[in-house]
Amino acid sequence: MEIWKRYSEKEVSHSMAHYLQTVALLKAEKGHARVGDIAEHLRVSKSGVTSMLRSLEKRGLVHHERYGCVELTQEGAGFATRTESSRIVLSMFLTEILGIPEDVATEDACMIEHLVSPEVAIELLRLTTFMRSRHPTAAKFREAYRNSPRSCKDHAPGACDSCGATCLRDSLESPLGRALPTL
Amino acid sequence: MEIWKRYSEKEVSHSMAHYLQTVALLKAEKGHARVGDIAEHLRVSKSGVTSMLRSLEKRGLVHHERYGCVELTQEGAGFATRTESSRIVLSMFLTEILGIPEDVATEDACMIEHLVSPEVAIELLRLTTFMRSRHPTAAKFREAYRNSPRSCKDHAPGACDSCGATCLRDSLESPLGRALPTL
DNA sequence: AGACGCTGTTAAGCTACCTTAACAGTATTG
DNA sequence: CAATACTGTTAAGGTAGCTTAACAGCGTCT
Repeated sequence: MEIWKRYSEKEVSHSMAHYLQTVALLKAEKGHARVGDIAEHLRVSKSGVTSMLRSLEKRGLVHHERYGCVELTQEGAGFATRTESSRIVLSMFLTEILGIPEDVATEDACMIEHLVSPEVAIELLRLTTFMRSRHPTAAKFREAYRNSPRSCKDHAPGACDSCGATCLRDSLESPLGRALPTL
Repeated sequence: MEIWKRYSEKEVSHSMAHYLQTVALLKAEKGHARVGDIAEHLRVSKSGVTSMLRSLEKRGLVHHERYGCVELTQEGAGFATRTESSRIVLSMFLTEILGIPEDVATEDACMIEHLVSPEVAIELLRLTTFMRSRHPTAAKFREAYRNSPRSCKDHAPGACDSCGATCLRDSLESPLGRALPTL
């Protein structure tokens, strides 16, 4: 299967990930998760919740009996936890290491939390932890990195370690973009 | 609007991003992009291409006349370029900085390329470029980072700079997960 | 010109995820 | 032990993005 098509084959979709996290949250906060609470928390209709719960039940991620409370299965709880941890790690990395404004970081983390592999999240956590640490090398690096150039001054091909024939930064910035060289 | 719902409000969806990139690629490679070529490249049916082109046309991202070739509008080309640049940056970062295996990195980059904000991609590029550079501080950092601990030895709350009551790494690794403390 | 073969479009149908409107089940309260 | 109020489900409908099957347009070759 083409890689790009695996998107729709993900174990859980963006919506599902948020339903699972909501159930976990409500369970932790009020001891139980009910359809109405989920609907209110996610700002969707109760009928939407009912039908999503059917899907999640079919996938074995929750238990839900008509008019009853919703329970996460072990697998469902695992997804909820991993997704939430991913988001925390991503947020931390984006704000504290990359210096992205909090609102952008929060939104980006929310968009991709369910899509990054656990190994990526784990390594991101390791990098973040090390970079924030009191380790002297880390401190020096932070200082040097803070002062590293924010713009590519020399657009000559080969001038930049990371760019090929086209300056990546330019193509990321330009609102209308230019053709990229074939990679 | 709740943040999580912005997912479906994104300017371009995952599919759209790949259609746009495909058109750009074909145009660059063969001088023109036709329905059949797009279908073959993306491994979807031609009728699927036709209907997606209708959507893209409606959004002003391509021009397409019945039985004709497909052209990107300036805006469409911009999306194609930015998405592709994002993927390149993400791939580079994941493989070279985080040391993620190439297949995982490629897949992850493909999943999130259209979801990361330009500012995130730009900062990621800056970090990657600096970390790979010959700058002596960067070299020292790479060395120290390589040797930084891969596992959390001490799970006591507060023992880790990054974790709260629960070890993030553990919850990312555990196949079934545990409840996370409320954030 | 006309028949064949390729390319592209339409039609119908499927899944996912949402909506509103109407209905059913549960719980509270007089 | 009802009437009421709340909670939850079903039904029907919409968009996105795919599928297959049937059909239409184009181009080439004799």
